[in-house]
Amino acid sequence: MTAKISVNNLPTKDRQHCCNCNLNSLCMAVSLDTREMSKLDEIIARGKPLSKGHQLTVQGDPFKCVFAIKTGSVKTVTTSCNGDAQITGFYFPGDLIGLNAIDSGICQDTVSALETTTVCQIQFEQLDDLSAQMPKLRRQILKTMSKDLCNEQHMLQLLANKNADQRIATFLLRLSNRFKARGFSESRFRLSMSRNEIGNYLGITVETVSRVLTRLQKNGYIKVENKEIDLINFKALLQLSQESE
Amino acid sequence: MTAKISVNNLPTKDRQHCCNCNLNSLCMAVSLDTREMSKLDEIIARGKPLSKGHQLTVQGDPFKCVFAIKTGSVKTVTTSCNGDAQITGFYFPGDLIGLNAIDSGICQDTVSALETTTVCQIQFEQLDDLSAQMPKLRRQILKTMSKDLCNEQHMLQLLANKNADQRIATFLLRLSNRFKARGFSESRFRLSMSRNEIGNYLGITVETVSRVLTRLQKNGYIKVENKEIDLINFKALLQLSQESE
DNA sequence: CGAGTCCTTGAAAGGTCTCAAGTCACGTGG
DNA sequence: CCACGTGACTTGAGACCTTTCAAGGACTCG
Repeated sequence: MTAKISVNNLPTKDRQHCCNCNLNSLCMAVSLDTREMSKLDEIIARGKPLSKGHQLTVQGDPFKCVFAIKTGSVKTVTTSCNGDAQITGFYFPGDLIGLNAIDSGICQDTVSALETTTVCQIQFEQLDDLSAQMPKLRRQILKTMSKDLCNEQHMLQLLANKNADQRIATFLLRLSNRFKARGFSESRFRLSMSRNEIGNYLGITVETVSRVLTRLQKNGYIKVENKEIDLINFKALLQLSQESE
Repeated sequence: MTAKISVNNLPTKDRQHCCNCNLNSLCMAVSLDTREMSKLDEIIARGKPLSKGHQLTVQGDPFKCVFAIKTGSVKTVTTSCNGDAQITGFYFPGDLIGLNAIDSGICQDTVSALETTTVCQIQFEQLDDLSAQMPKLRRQILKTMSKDLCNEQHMLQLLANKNADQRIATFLLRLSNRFKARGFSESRFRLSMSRNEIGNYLGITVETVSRVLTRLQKNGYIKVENKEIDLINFKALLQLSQESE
């Protein structure tokens, strides 16, 4: 996990505030002015780093907080009554999670760290109160949820229509875009999730994930080295991901 | 399309207001007091009925309004750049649609009436302004979006894990629950969507939809008569829908 | 009442899954 | 620092489910 985020070079104390966080353009703080940002800052708690495999929330817990990922990555897992566990998302720095619990008041998924991860924690009630006074913050929360809805609709489209190759190509390109937006390399990155987790997320088996990665590598579209992925032929990947059935 | 909604018996004028609408317990107005409801009422426009096949919004249009379904039903269709059309949802009286456009400011899907449909139309900007003054309304909007997120996560689970029989069983039970919540029969209802639309929504082909319906009927779980569906053995359907792979 | 669409049913093809075995990477403890 | 063990990953072969292609029949709407 290459830590290119420049804020990591700041003294510890300064790092702890939104106004110094270089994720504030991705995060909820986007579009807030300095004073607003510091008001938001007051209701944010920063915890100790979460190590790999540890859980931020457990499905069924009462809903109190939303979380913004600062460094690292997490997965959200929903377990249905029959015991099937489904990964519903992977989240990276700047992403906000927990908003799907507002309706029921109960955490809808178990959030686990895929690697060492730090988060900002925000009491939802306080955030909601603050949003009454700050239209831009209110709008930002709505935008976040709206974007989440769109992302899930893209996943529906993927799961309903695409074959295994297209799913993997789409998955890799989407990761690439998200890393790019965070200032990381768009062509070379490390998968913090296992093949099993990728397969679960994409609705295919581990074996199929492995076979497809091998196939894409043989085609010269990508280079795979364990968890390290190089995207070599973006155009081909894009074409593959968009192909009609 | 049995119109059992008692409000239809009221004089036309009275029907046009949230306070008289018997959907207000399902819709955004839930939890608002009389004065709040009338303020909400002021920013709502009611249009002429939309006949089958006609479109409420077109994907790509600028986002201005959200809509609450009053009577009838609609589908939301997202067309990807390669031309594949994916149905992302079916909506019934009391449902609110359009919130997924907040982030981009562009309508994310084409909304088409599955039958004659009436809607309430709300300018989003006005709704947002009103929500600043009315915490309960603000919370209700968030709840709606949160519930939408959860619904889509259930769909992800369905598409990633379930076979055709389980998908259809789950689909029918979910419809049943939604009709029940609206005061309609939970065991007998009319599908306003075609087999093709069901298949598209569930990620299977028309032929498979048809075969599964026939199979469920042969098992005595349901009775199919064209668009009319009777759920006969709820227990078996529930068990089927929850089976692990 | 006729045209067109929707729905159903059958048979063959194809893609993914399952099961199985072997390889590889990584963390632990000696 | 190396050996070892465990879990993750890869690869193969056969089975199974859904799709595809095709055709007939039913329903709907002008």
